[in-house]
Amino acid sequence: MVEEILKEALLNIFYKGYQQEIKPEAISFQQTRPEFEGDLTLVVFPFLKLIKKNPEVLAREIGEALIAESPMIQSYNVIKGFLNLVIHDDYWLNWMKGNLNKQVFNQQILNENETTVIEYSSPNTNKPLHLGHIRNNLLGWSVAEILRANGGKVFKVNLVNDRGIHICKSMLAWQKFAEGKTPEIAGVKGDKLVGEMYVQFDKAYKAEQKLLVEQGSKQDEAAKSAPLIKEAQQMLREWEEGDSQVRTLWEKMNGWVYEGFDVTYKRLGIDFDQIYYESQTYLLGKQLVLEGLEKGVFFKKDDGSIWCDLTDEGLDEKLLLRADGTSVYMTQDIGTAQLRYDDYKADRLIYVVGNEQNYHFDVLQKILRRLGKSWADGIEHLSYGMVELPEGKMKSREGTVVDADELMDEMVETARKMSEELGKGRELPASDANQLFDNIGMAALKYYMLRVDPKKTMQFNPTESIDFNGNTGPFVQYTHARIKSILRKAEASQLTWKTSDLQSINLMPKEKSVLVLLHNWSDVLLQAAMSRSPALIANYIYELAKEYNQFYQDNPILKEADVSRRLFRLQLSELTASMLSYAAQLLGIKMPEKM
RNA sequence: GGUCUCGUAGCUCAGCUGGAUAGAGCAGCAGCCUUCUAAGCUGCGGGUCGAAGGUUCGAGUCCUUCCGGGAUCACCA
Repeated sequence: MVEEILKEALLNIFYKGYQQEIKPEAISFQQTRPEFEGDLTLVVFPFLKLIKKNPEVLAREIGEALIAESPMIQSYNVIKGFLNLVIHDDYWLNWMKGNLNKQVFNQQILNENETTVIEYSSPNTNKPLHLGHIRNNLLGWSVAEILRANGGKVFKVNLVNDRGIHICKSMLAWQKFAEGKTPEIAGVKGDKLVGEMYVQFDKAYKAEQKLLVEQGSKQDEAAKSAPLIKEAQQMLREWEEGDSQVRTLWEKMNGWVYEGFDVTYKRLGIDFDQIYYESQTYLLGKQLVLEGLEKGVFFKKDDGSIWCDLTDEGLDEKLLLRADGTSVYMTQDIGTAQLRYDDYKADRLIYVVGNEQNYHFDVLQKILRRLGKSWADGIEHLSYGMVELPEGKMKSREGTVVDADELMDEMVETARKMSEELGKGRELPASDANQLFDNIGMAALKYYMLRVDPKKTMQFNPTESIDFNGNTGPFVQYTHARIKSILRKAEASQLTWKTSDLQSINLMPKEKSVLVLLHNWSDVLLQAAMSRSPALIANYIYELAKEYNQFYQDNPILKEADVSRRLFRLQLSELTASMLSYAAQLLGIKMPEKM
């Protein structure tokens, strides 16, 4: 990397020329702004405190010294306190030589021996996946891929919330209203059917409450005493006791849901190395809480409920076990964390969970520390922002929840329509065309969701937001397809460019900017891993595609008369295509050969 | 009320640990296909970076206060 080499040279210069020992991290380069000549810029202001000189004079001295010290510097210029360095073309060309014909551009820099477990998705079994889950799933999957590309072991896990009162509600409604309906009979996905049952329960429950209120009950009393909720609570108790009939129904309906989820996950292109179920972890959580109570880390209230007092850390008291001994969300999360650590002995446990749960994870980590779990320091909440619609948050009551399956269908359908309007894909056989439309629609969706900084709340407009032009997934795909088209033609006309025999040429501005971007990839990958941000990758591939398109626009490749320049341009094109393909794949986006 | 967050062009978003005159896309307008895929490229217009102070040679970026959104503080998950 240029920067490392130059840093080294600078440290030498400061030491020899000015008797100053500078810390390497004090030196930072930035890209030279396009209006000035140069590739990298060193800002000299920070050094003026140590070396009392006029900034321009110092900048010139450093520039001269760098030229003497490092052959890769071709020239320099100084504007105010900014030292702009022009890197020799040979440096970029040499870098290219070393990276030709690559399909993989990963690096093994970041914590090679570190094991990371990353949890994402975390669905409830009473509701189908929606837009919010899409962001979660894509983010988690992509961050895992990015971490893998930087080296280190990464395991993807899912935690299914498969127990609790909400599942009992769906079960009860199925018993009462479904008349034996199954996904096969109804012809719907299992998760959708169970979701419908949940809604039906809610309707019937509300009706009961209304009736009770009309008969003179107060609203809150009605909510507690309605027969349906009583039945659901009874069912939950039976579940906890292991009642075989309840368990059988529970297993059957959850099975339907999992089949449905699998379809959605597969379509989204995400996967897991392991799936945890809350029903398998909450007992361990309970046990840990009781151990904590014995150790005096927690305390018991008069009613028998167990709490953790976090007031001395600026937080509140947190309930860990109800008075009746049943567990809450926190209980099972303690168990899940322990189980996960035992399974993987991971250095880092990343939870991809919405920022509405910041408090929860803060508390979880503190509680685990109090339990003496040193690995709690490795817990990291990848807290992402909510997805909002133009009219605000999604609300199931108002029917504004955007269903994941439907959204994917719409995206692909839009891709088909757009392609047909543009007259694309006609020459393809129907099955290939369908695959292409699917590919494009999913790319549009994934890029749209991932290009935004994960931490930020993002807006999604179902009718207008998804575009196929400009800063979008299909734009990048299109760039790739165009390059591939050229390479096919080059191949057909017997041109060979897959050689490391690269002539020294003078780079033209657009050739150089594409090449420099390619060179900068490893920085981007590292940065994306450290900040857990696929958005950086998304922005990078867009930047690269745009830059390449500009180059492509007014520079002939196949028709370039100069043979060594033509060779270089073919190589540059090939490398760009490989890079786009590799980087996009970290976002779950596939690059088509044609479109 | 306590804690945490966010506020950049009409809209959606970039802006690496503070660096030069704050950038893209969409939308609008005007151009470019007898030449490698026009899902492309070029140009134009569009900003008090929520406001005011402060730190600094230098602030969209750091600190304080205020204004305006959001989240959270459940025997929900």
